[in-house]
Amino acid sequence: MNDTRGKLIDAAVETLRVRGIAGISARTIAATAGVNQALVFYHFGTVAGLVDAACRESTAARVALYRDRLGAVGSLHDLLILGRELNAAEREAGNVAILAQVLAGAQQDPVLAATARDSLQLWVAEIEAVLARVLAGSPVGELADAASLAPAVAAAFIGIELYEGVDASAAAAGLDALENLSVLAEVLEDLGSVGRRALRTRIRRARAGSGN
Amino acid sequence: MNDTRGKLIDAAVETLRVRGIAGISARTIAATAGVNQALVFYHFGTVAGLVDAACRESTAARVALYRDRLGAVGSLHDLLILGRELNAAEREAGNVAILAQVLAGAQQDPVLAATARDSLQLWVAEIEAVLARVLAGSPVGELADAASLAPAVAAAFIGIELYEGVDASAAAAGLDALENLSVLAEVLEDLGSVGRRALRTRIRRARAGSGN
DNA sequence: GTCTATAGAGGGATAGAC
DNA sequence: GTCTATCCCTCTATAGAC
Repeated sequence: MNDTRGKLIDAAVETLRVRGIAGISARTIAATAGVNQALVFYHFGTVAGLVDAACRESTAARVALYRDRLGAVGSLHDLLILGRELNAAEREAGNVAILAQVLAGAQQDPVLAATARDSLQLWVAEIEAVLARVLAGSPVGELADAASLAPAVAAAFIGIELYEGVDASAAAAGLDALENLSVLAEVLEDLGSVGRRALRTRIRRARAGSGN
Repeated sequence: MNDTRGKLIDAAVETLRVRGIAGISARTIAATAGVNQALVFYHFGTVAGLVDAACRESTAARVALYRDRLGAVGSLHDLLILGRELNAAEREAGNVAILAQVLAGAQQDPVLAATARDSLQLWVAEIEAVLARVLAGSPVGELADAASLAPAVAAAFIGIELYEGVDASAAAAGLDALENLSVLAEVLEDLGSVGRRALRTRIRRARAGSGN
């Protein structure tokens, strides 16, 4: 709405990025925004209320920024390229870092938990739509559905983002390794009906017993 | 060493679990331990010093608890079963939750970053050893090495653990879906030399150009 | 809608008695 | 090694002037 409200939202995002969930306070946010501390309570009631609004609004803005690109993804290969770019850009902008901070705080605070769940859901919904398209043309679709896989992808993304903060090179190597594993899916596609038959046999065997 | 020191370590772990990195203080930890607040500073210098020691010691204890079981893993299937059990047990004990909290705090604090890196490394080293054994007998080993993959596995594990705190059913479904994807590796093994040839063709193509 | 001022709680850390 | 007492800071939140 008005300008101060927007400045506080932006400052909350920035403060969460720079000082983390443990360093957030009405005073630190207001100082970053360049406004009076009391305005946090006037506009948002509590500090938690401001963090809630900031997380939701900034996530919605970031997701909207990628909606078109995500909509253009037609293959696993496209998805991996976009995922890499998204990882770098979000790291730069700090939105995944913010989600990670709110997610950490959410483990003990039911209000923050709702914020984190809803914000993550914005990403999960996009990821799910893309996965549904990519998996439809692949034998891998017989193994896992997009709705189940999407939260795992989002969660893994955040875990790796956190890991990047303490060991950037290991995290980068890990992302490379995961990317390489996608070749498994491509090989299965290359093998056509032979691969598909082997896959179905395996699935039957796994469902019947120990699978080994 | 002495008893108070141990009580403070245990209390720090418990407080990190119950109140998170944002709710940690010498007073909250001392109250949980049932000792005087000033003893935090006598034994550990600062609150951060206590958190550091607590994270390192509790992680080392949890890893030691699983070392034998991890050493007995001989196949991807074994690894997935143990992974599931480990996920449930660590969730119960709260050690992954603690690592997640320290990891969140580590994004802004270089001292905590070292704590998180070293503690995670304890898990990563174990995971790497297991992966090296499992991948040696599988064509998947041609795609990714254990050293690169291990940090990604640990990071993803933590991300999913955080996700469980805000949406337990989605996180569980995600773990199931990831588990199903492991069938991809088994199918490739089933296909023997045919699969291996297809895999090598794919890798050559991927390294040469766009891979699609 | 924005400011100052302030209440009241909680926090890190230390001095000094025991 | 443990305790009390305390300093001084930061925090949330509100009252009330402008």
